[in-house]
Amino acid sequence: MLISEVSEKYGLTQDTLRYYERVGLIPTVPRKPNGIRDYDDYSCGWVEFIHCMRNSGIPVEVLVEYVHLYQQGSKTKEARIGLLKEELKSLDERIENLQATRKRLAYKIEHYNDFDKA
Amino acid sequence: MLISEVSEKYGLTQDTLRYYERVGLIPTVPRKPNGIRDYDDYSCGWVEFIHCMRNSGIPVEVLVEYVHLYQQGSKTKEARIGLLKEELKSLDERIENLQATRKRLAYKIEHYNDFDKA
DNA sequence: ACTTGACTTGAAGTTAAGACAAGGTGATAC
DNA sequence: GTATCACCTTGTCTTAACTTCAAGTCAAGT
Repeated sequence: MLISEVSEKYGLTQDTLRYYERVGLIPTVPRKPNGIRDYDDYSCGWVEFIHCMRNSGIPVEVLVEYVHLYQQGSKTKEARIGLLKEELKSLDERIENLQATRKRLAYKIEHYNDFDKA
Repeated sequence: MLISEVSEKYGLTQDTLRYYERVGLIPTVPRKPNGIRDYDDYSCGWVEFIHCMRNSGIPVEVLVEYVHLYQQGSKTKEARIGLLKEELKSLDERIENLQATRKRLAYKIEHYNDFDKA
């Protein structure tokens, strides 16, 4: 699969895909003899996963670390799970935070005439 | 109230408070005769509100616009409500997105042994 | 009088996460 | 056989949202 197709498929620009690979967010993508990227299912799986995680705001740095651990093999499994659990926790916090703000905002809209103030 | 106290109270650095005022995220804070900021309840209210909104990721630019409208007086009320509704909507979207990712992440952790793949 | 510490302003620096540009290669289209 | 693509790499630029810096003022303590 060409980079243009992967770009299309996941809604990431080609630049972003190359960037992800460069910084180690995605394991090296296989090349054709002439050096052109040829994404296989494995690479696409990574793209899809990373895309999702990035979308939810997990920092590049953290994901780079995850990929790095992954590449060390099965001995890092616990570390990887630990990392994911951390992120899950911080995701939960963010969700709660957003929900609180959401509530406040909805209330403010609802009662906008009552105050003239923040 | 001094900037140091406001900083303490809301957990924003003094620099951030000055920055917020400079870019118009908060209406101008009153000064003592010697030029030192003297936050009153009105200013504090804004700080608190803006802090909360920023925390939830609403862009500075949008909030600046809101404050700007606010300062035009009551004729902009509808516009302000509209703006808030927009943000509420985008907040909802983000929350849903995060919840989906949260679910995926939780599942991945739960079944980590089943895959060796993303 | 002098240092200390909190404050002021305006400008320049930082960081994360890409976006963009320049220059180059190789396969296909005419 | 040359023009045009789609791709490559390397390196610089951009944007948001602060943060830090430089240079100075002012009030209080010793």
